[in-house]
Amino acid sequence: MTDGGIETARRTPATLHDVAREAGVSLATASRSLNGSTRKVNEEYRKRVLEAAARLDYSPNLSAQAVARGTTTTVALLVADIADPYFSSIAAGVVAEADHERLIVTMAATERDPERELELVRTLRGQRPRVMILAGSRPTSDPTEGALGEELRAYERSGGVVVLISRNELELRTVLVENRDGAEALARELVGIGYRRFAIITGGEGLRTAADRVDGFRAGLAATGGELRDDDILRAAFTRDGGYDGMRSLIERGLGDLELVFAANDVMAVGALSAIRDANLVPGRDVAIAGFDDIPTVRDVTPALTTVRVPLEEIGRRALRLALGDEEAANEGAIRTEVVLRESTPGITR
Amino acid sequence: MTDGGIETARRTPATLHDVAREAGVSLATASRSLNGSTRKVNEEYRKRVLEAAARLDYSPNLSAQAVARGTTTTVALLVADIADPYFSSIAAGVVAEADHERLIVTMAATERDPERELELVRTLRGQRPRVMILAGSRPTSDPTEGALGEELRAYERSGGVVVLISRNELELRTVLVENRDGAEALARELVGIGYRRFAIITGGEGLRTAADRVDGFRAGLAATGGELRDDDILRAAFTRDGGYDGMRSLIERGLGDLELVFAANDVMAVGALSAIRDANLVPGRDVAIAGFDDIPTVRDVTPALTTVRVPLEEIGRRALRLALGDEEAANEGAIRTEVVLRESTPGITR
DNA sequence: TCGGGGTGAGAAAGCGCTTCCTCGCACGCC
DNA sequence: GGCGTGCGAGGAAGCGCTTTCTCACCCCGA
Repeated sequence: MTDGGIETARRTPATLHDVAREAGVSLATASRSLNGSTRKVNEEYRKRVLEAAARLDYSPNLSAQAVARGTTTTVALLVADIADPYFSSIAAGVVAEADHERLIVTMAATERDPERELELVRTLRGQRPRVMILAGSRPTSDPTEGALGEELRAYERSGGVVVLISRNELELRTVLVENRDGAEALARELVGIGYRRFAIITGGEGLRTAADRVDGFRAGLAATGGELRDDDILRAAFTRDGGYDGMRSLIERGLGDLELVFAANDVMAVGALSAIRDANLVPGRDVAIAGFDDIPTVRDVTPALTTVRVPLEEIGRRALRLALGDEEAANEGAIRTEVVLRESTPGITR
Repeated sequence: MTDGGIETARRTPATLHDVAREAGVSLATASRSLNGSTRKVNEEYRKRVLEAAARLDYSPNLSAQAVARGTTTTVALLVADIADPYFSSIAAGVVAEADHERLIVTMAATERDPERELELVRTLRGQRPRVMILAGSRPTSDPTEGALGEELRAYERSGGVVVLISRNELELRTVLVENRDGAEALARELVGIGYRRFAIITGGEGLRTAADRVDGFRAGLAATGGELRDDDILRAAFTRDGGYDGMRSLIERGLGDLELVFAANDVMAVGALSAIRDANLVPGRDVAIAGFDDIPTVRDVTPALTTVRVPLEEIGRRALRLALGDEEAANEGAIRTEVVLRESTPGITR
């Protein structure tokens, strides 16, 4: 009745039941043949089942499996903005590793809104994902602070594992990135090639990643005699336009003897570059600029951008491995970063 | 026994059963209270259930719902490369619209490999997604051609809906993009501002999108007297490095009187720009360059890139709306594109 | 010859939900 | 006052799977 006899006309996908009937075996045997059960099943039967499955174009219903097994093969990924190269690179890493582990990844965007993030975590929990990865640091002054932590802990209590990327405000597994050290090294190198007067454009209030980078940069300057006045730290949106705006206000109030602007990430740096050009100044000559992340495009802008390389895909991969309990991943320490000097900071000979 | 009496110690998430018991109502009533059933339920009961759910931190098991309802709230998205801005922008659109419809999106990357794509479609089918969106055109000369079509049709027969983005080789719902017209318009404008001698760098053999753009561009030239020799159409990988390599071989064999290079997408164009610079030539002056897509970065490169804008996020959104049977989306016709002239094609006065 | 043990197929219970169906109840009409 | 009707709560079946548990069967040793 259900399958009207003619296969090609069936309206609903073949079930395991169909396969079992087609193969002339029991449901149990069919199930055991198609997944890697520990139980042995007669070779002859197994073959019959496999053939029947192929004939019926059977594809196991993952939801049903999840219900029966009490566990899924899903990993949930939460990022601030999918179109941002920083996040899309991380996502690519997560997806690659997930694929390797035959896991499925579901993705959502918080749009940098803590409330939204909390709500998404709630919804995503309904999927009972094995792993939940949260990328993108959030304001330390966060209205939902406690709630998110509570939610995540509840999720872990029920058997899930959460991994945070570069945000250690909660006591959870975390992929740490050498943001601070990278920025400090950058500052040292920049002073080393002659720069003295700096300004910083950074993201909104209290973003962990941004704050670490700024701290590191200051520390590097402090150690080497670079100069950074307090009012030379500008806050703007953590986006290309934020960088543009930040740089513009810097220009509008007069560059003075300012020599180099450090933007807390590359997309901002790229925006800043355009702001400089739009003011008919020459980036690298009139004012140098440096970023952070080494997203793919920065080697193609002019001048090519000095930055701190962070292996974004690697972060994504590491996050998943960490979640899956990979020993190595757990012991490798923070993700290493590396200063990359390019033409946007040609250096100053004094 | 299962819940040991103390809520905070429970190891497994609360079930609907727990909620019902806690609220002192039947399973059926609990279910009806928590989802938008058509049936009425006593206000007093509903309130009790909602409270119980909150108290137990209940979150419905989506897999179980899917099994019971026979339908999921999932949309599957297949792209070639997540880190590529073209795809990540489209993905962002899909995710935004999905979120709006309270759907969950799962994402996978084909890495431009038809075999992989086929396999992914097979796996993803197990999820019984409501919608499957495939982005990224594929070789027309494709070993798995028939198989993929077969698989997708089978999926549709079982109630799913698939939407292709800019690849009309299969008889399936498609988001069409004015690739051809856009490229033609671009060619006309470029001839209009004085260019005569052109070359094209395009993606690998038979990519639909690439082919359409090339065709359109040729048509535009043909109509206006622009000149394009057959051996001035170069094939390379559809990536930044492909663009770089393509441009380099163009340079190595001698630019001659070549005036403008059209790259079939922006990432290639950006690569080409760098190749030009690396050869100590000045893009825009020594040779002009134009791309296609208007990805975010191209306004920040120097010279800013002339391109054809295609609203990438809109494509993603449209794809999902189309899948969901949105009348409007179905009748709107191809996605409009728009020529954007920038400094990389300053024009030639003759 | 008979019993014990090992093997593996199949019946059936169960996973967390939805939804059909039954049935008690209150109400209104003649 | 009796009965039909509508309403809505709850029992129970069922979704597509997995995994116990039962049990038939075969081989072997005493």
